Order: sequence, then C-alpha cells, then structure tokens
Amino acid sequence: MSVEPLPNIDRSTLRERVLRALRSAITSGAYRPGDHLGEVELAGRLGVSRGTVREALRHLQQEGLVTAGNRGMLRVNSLSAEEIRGLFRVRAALEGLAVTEIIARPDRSAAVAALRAAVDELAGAGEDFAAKVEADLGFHVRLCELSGNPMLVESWRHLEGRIRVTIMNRDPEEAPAMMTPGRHAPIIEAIERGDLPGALAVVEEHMAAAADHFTSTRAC
Amino acid sequence: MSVEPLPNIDRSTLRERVLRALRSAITSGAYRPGDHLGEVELAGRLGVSRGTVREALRHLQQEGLVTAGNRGMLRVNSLSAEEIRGLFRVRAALEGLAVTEIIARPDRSAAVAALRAAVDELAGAGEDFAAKVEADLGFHVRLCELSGNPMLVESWRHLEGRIRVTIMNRDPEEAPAMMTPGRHAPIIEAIERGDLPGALAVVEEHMAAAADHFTSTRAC
DNA sequence: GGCAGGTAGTCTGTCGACAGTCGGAGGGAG
DNA sequence: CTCCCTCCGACTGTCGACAGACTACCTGCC
Repeated sequence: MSVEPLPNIDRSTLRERVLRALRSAITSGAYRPGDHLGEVELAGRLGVSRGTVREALRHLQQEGLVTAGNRGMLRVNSLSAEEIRGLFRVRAALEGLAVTEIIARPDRSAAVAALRAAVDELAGAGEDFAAKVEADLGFHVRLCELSGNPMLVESWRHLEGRIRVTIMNRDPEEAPAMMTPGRHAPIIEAIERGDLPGALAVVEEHMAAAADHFTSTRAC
Repeated sequence: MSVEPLPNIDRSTLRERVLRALRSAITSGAYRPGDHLGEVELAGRLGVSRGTVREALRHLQQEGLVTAGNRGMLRVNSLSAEEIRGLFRVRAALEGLAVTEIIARPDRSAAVAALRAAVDELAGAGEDFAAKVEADLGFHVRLCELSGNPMLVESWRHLEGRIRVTIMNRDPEEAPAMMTPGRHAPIIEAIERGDLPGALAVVEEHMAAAADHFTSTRAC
C-alpha cells in the first residue's frame, strides 16, 4: 500500500497563514510605509475574521513592521536615518558574536562550507532583486544559525522585519552593490583563517557600509 | 481655575493591563515554569474576555515568557542551561555595544552619573529580593538607553522576559552575590576612563559569571 | 485479561456583533 | 466671512458563542 502520494496536510493555523501573507505583503513593498492597515479591510480582503487579522497585526507590531498611530490605528513602519544606523550597529554586534562563536567551534570548516553554499546562492540569484535580498538575508541568518546559539538567531530574527522594510524602502528596483558575493567572501575567509579580529572588523565594516548605503539619498 | 486636582485618566487599553498583570504574575514566580496557562481560566480569573487574554498571551509568547506546547496550549517557559549560556552571550554582545557607544558619545560624563545613580538604587534595595532584581535590571536597561540607540534598547527588552524567568527560576528567595554594587562599579569606572577594551572585558566577564551562576545547581 | 471502539470532557481556533471614541463634514448663528 | 455646534461615518476595543480537535476514560468483545 502506497503512502507517499498522500499530500502533506497543511496543519498551520489560519492566523499563521494570515501573518505570513501580511508580512510578505509588507516586505515585498505591496504596502508602502505610512499606509494604513485597517482590520476590517484586511479581514474582508483575506476572507477571515477581524480577530484573526488582529492577532497577526499585533505580531507584526512586535516585529516592528507596523506601528501604532493615532487611536491604535496601525500603519506600515518606516525607519529614520538615525534608527537605520542604530539598527545596523545592533546587527554588527549580533553578527560579530556569531563569527566569534563560529570561530570558537570545533567544526569551523563545516560552517565555512555552509557559508560558501549560501554565497553561491547569492551569486546564482542573478539580477532578480527579490531573490538577491532573500539570498543576502539567508547568508546572514545562516551565519547566526551556525553559531549554534538559538537565542542569537532569535534576536537577529527580531530585527529581520525592520531590515527588510529598510531594504525595500531604499531600493524598490535598483540592484545595489551591497548584496554581492564579493562583499561576503571576506567574512568567510577570515573565519576560515580563524582570524577573529579580522572577521569582526570585516563584519563591522560590512554593516557600516550597509548603513551608509541605506541612509544616503533616502528614496521616496 | 484649578486643573491640578484632576487625576490622570488611565488611557491604557484592557489588553495592556492584562498583559502587565500576566507578565508580572509570571516574572514574580506566581506561575512556575511548565504551568499551563489556560485562556478560559485566566479570562475568568481576570474578569475579561478570552480574546483579550489571548492577545496578551500571544504577546508574552513573542517575548519568550510562554511557549506553545501540545495543541497550542501555552505553558510558562523555562530555559535549558545551554539556552541560558547563549542568552547571556547575546546580552554581553548587546551591552558591549552599549558601552562602546557610550564611550564614543561626547556626554560620557553624564552617562556615568546616571549609571552611578542606578547603582545607588541597587545599593539602597537592601535585602528585598524583588527590589534588587528590579534595580539590577534597571542598571542594565539604563546602560542600553544611555547609548542613545533605541534599537539596542528594543533588542535588549526582547530578551528581558527570558532573563527574568531565568533569575526567578534560579533564585526563588536566595539573594545572590550577583546583584551587588561592587559587581557593577567596574563597568562604570572603565567607561569613565574611556577604556573601551577594559569595559568590554568587564561586561563579558560580568555576563559570563552570571551565566555560570544561573546554570550551576539548577534549582527545582 | 487485554485490546479495540466509542464517548464525554476540555481546550483552543475562529467568527460575528455591539459599543465606545475620534475625526471630519456640514449647517446655522453672530 | 468666521466660528461653533451637531451629526455622521469609520475604526478599533471587547465580548460571547459555536465548532473542531485531541485526550482520557470507560465499556464491551475476543
């Protein structure tokens, strides 16, 4: 008796699916910063109850993607230049910890191989902007995951939403020079050498450059 | 016409009050790790609707105070020794960034004064365990706030719930040697000297000691 | 005695409805 | 023409109820 052809049943809850849909809609730029996200409108458009949309919106609020305006009305968040600089400094601290822990681990070479694979994905993304963003963030998430510190991954993911709105806000379609394999290779090389100060310097420089990039000539 | 005697109206929403009540109940130890938090029971006990309790619980879930168990049932979270070590390494990274930014600021002496005041609060807490915890965490929050980086404060606060359950889990009533003015003074002194490497070393040592303390001889 | 099947209980997921509040449009008085 | 008052629309806050799902127990058959 064959069991394989039975498709996997989606056991995710409706709230989770709504959450993913809304997060995707915001981070893909379908909603622009400042746009009002009305519960009734979203509920009607998604065909679900207000309460379900409400819980998803609250989740996004804690992620920093939406912010409460007048009388609790939620709007898509946008970060000031100062906030962006602070955001990338926190990222630098977290990813600096990641490389520190990776270098301290005995299976450092396996981590290097995994990171090389992540960079290859970035190289294979070609000119597709969305794919490049995914590959770039995928590399940095992988960096945190390879540290073996789940709390570090958790902290990084807490910033992910803000990072995505920053990227999408700055570069609607222009492919920046930020997300290239050449930008990430030095990190891997420093890790491979076991050069902790060098790796930290590369990460900080990488983040500082990104902060400069995203705070200069703020787009629309 | 006198306007003063009018008391400030509490404009907080019911959900926020429920959230504070539940967070306080968990971090104060009224609920022990592993305890099941039923929506109906809490709603009945608090005299509010299930939906309101539900939103508060979801918030606490994102804070890491409660975790989803079987069939979405929420329980008070407890961290493994490994998670605690990872948690305090992330704290060290964040607070290391805080001292870095404070030292780089022009108004460093003002920050030093504010931190001294925070340590004085810790000294004035006496033997009251809850007050000592508040003063200790207050010092570290102040440290992040004085960096002038709101995103750093946000990231730290994201870990606050887990920090609190760790403390409450380990030291139900025993007053540890962790939260003393003597433990925090070296951080301030290094900041005052502008000694960045020294300050980072002190912070990391402080966090490593705390991690060791909370992972040794796990209570109940 | 052991196991399969049924059954009651309990918990969460989801929904629709009511109420309170805020902002703005519109009309009337000065 | 300007200002104020009133009414209306819209949005969120909060609630109670129904339905689905999983657990544990209990009973009857082998």
